[in-house]
Amino acid sequence: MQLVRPKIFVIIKSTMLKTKKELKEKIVSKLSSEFPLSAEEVELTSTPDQKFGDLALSIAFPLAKKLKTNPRAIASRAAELLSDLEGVEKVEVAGAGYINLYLDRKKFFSEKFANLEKTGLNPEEKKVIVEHTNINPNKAAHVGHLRNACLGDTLVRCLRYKGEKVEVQNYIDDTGVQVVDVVYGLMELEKKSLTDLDKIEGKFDYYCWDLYTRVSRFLAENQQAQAKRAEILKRIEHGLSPEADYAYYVSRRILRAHLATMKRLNITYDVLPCESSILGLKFWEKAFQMLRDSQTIHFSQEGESAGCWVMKLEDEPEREKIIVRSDGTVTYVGKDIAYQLWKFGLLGQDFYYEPFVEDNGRTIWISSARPTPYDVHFGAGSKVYNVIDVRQSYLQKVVVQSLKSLGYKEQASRSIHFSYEMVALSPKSLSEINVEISEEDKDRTFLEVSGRKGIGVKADDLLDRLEEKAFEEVAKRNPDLPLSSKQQIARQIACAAVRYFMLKYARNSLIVFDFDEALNFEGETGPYLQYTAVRLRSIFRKFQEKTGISYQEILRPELLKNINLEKLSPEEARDFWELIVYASGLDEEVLRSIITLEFANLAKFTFNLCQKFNSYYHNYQVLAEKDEELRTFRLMTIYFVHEILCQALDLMGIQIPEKM
RNA sequence: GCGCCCGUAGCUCAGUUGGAUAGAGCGUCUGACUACGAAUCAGAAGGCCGCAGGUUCGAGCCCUGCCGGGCGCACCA
Repeated sequence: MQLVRPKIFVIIKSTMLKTKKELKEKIVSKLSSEFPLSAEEVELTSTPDQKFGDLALSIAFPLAKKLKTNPRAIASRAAELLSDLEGVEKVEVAGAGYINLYLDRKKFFSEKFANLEKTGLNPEEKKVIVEHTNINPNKAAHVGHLRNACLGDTLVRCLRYKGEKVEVQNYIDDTGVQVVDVVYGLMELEKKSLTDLDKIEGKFDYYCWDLYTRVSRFLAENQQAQAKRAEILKRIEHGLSPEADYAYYVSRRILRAHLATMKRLNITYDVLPCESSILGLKFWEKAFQMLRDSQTIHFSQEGESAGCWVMKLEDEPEREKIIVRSDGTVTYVGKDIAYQLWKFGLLGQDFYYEPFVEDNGRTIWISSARPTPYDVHFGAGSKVYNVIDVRQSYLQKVVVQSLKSLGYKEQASRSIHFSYEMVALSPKSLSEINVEISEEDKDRTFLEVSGRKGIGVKADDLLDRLEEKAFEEVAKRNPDLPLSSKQQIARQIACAAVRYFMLKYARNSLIVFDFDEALNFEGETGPYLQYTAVRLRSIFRKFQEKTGISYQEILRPELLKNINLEKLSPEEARDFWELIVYASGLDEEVLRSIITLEFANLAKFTFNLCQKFNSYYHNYQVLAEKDEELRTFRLMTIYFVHEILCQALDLMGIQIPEKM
């Protein structure tokens, strides 16, 4: 049975944010006559415990400092003034001077249920661009890339939830040195023709993973080979055959593999801008003129950088960043500046585009340097997020500074480097993937992922292992399910496990990857969240099976007018209320996650919600409840949680299996 | 050398602009399934929040110094 959501509930959003906003306005108007305070100073926080009420006001402390009296006295007077706040049942002074508010529960709950208005979140931008994934198309994706893509995709989902128009870009460096190395390997080491490449069966990204490490080692050991490699690079950059054809073949075939890997995680893109297009359409030449004319960069006459075009750095006046080399070629940062200008629509030109893959009726477009018949346009965002790991902070700073220096102050401030720490590997996980550790690395507690050295857990390998394990667990519990269902569920579980794992750590926290932790399905994991939702849903399924009544009929908003909270035992009233108040915090949590770019907040919120629900689930029977009024009330309570949980999981790209 | 980041329970990590009793998960130990699904729940043990000063009504959080670890600072990307 498919769980169909009644229409009226689809638009429910948790609106604690809205409640707080409204309360805050009233509080300011009631207090400002007697106390010197501004709206910014008034903040409603949650209390450490339900027994202290629902919301706390700590304005007495700053006021006491300002007025040189004691906070408790101020709090008492303020509480008097607030005694008749609408929607608030009780106001109390506690501790050293906290003002605690107790919400009118019935009003709050019925409002949240019946409120058809929009969420407290509103879009602020014309168009937001999020760039993430950006894997060099010369080898398979690994766990480090997964962190990037999971963070980026969650940001995208949260921004869209907020109402923003979002464009997802995945930049493809199809002419860079990494692709060159693989081309070098295919042409020089393996002497393969272009038609030979088609004969390479199986996972081409895995094939190139091994080849890339072989080439890297070969080039390190054979310095004389560098000249040939440099020549290949130049020919690829200028689009000359046959090298450019090899690069095209390799990058496109591996790109398709990457997209397939990301699809396993419900991650997709709108457009794939390629470096080859940036070169072909001479974006850099345009950017160069702008940088030169605005004197953002200048030609260096002396010193180590003589003959180069360099940029002065704001906070390090003694150091200069080279943008154009003395041989006239542009550095990586230079191309990145051009790309960033295009993202903001400041370059005055666009790429051409053509469809690359069709995915469920959605097209992923790829850039082209040559005219195409398609009238589509990308870029020109008002805000840009670049999801790139923390090691590139310095370069991202250079990019932002160049915008500033060009006079685009507004864009510079809306150019956000979404940085996060890298994923490293524990010695234990290294031995699991059969990587031998060099002598110098022996004593380290973790090892950085390195495509060049071939040190890394491949994304597809991890997903395969997760699916395998999930399949076993599903088969154990649901032996009668058809094979295809079991496989489908296993895929959903594997995806949830990876996505939650990548989200649960703060972005500043280095993840030392460990298979045991990543493969865990219990405790604070994605599958735990799914399991909670599955249990929740099965109550509704069973309800319909048992009674023959659609639960939509039971969950009519009108009923809320007549609910009688007095009927609940003190324990149940407490547990019910805790669940509702907590669930109502989703909007606020999403907003906070977007502002701080800390999606571990959202992950933790969802996990805590599940814990609270599971505890409730354990304590209160729904279907077996004889009292019909009480049963309906509990159904409404868990339905509310269900809605919030579905939204939260969707924001993290986690699907809910029918069974698991 | 300069810059950025991190030291919180045995392990992995949370800790809202400084605020009420420092919290989770894993692991360990003890309980709970003839079931609204035990991938769960309830409980126990486990902390000079790296060290030393300072700021104040109040510091895991802010400032200074020190110790220990990581990452940047390319005419690589």
